[in-house]
Amino acid sequence: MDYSHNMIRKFRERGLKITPQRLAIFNLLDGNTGHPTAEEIYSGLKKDFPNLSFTTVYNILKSIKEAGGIQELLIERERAHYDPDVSLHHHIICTRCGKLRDIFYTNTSEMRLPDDILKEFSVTGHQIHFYGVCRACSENEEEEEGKTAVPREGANAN
Amino acid sequence: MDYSHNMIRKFRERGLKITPQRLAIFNLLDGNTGHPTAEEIYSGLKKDFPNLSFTTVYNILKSIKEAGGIQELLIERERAHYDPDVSLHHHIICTRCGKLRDIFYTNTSEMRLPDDILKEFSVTGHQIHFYGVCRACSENEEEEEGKTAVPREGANAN
DNA sequence: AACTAAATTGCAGTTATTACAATTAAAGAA
DNA sequence: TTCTTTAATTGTAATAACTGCAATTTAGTT
Repeated sequence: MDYSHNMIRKFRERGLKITPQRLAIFNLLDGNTGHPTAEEIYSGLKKDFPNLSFTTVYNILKSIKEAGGIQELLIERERAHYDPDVSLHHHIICTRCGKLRDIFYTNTSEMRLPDDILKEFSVTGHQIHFYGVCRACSENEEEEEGKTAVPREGANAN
Repeated sequence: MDYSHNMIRKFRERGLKITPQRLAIFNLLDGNTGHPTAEEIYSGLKKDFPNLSFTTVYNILKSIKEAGGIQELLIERERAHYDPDVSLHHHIICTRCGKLRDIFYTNTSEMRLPDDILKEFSVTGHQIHFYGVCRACSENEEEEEGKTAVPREGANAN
């Protein structure tokens, strides 16, 4: 609720109109810790907006991002994930199944960058991404290995 | 040179064959701090291998990655960049022009993750990406603004 | 030189995202 | 409330990075 009100205010400040589609996306994002993709947001609204266009979803996400209302997480090649929590935290993804979790990490040392970088860039943000394999996937893998013949050496993918 | 020899050894260990295309990619990557994309690697080899296929480039990059010879940098939506330096360092990218630089950052505190994460995931790696605007791009932008009429309020994109 | 598994090629397919022109609708003014 | 303006939404086509697969070639061994 707070999130939506905030976004409405921010959109108004920027001279952007409040449309039903925008409201619906604000509400969908409000408190959402599921790191939805554009596709998931599109599907989530499709019931209420049968004519909803993907272009609209992408446009709205772009506007929200520009207003500082979401982080676009570039953590896997295939697609972007969106996180309405723009406070300092990190993420971990399972490289097998794509499971994505927040990491609330307090011990953040100051991230003072080298002077030559600071001279060349004005820094606007950063992201810290961890990669790993989740419990479920590593257990599945063991099963698979148990069932199949001994794999050829050097033939293991990923 | 060292890099190529290392990769040859690693490929042999894994039972992978040493082909001219693979050698050429090893050599192209050796000491390369330009964070090339698959396309750039493809173009770089095209002269010497007129029949080179994109599939081959992707396949080889995948093998090198599995052998621990490159980092795949997922720092921008459009494409992956490849970095043969797999030692601990970070990256910064200009969100306007895509200029990509290494950050050799010593002050890395230990990155001790919360226990619930460690219980759920076996962590294999992490990446730290900074975003910003480079000098050249912010100077260009000033020029642009100077040339154009006063922008309508709230109408500024990006 | 012959053999065999693996690598490369060529090309078609997939999928996330973007571009653009036409239509619709929000929000301020009358 | 209606009118008007300007932005937002829609639909569809295009882009671009990457993947899948069958056919051909080749590295590395015998």
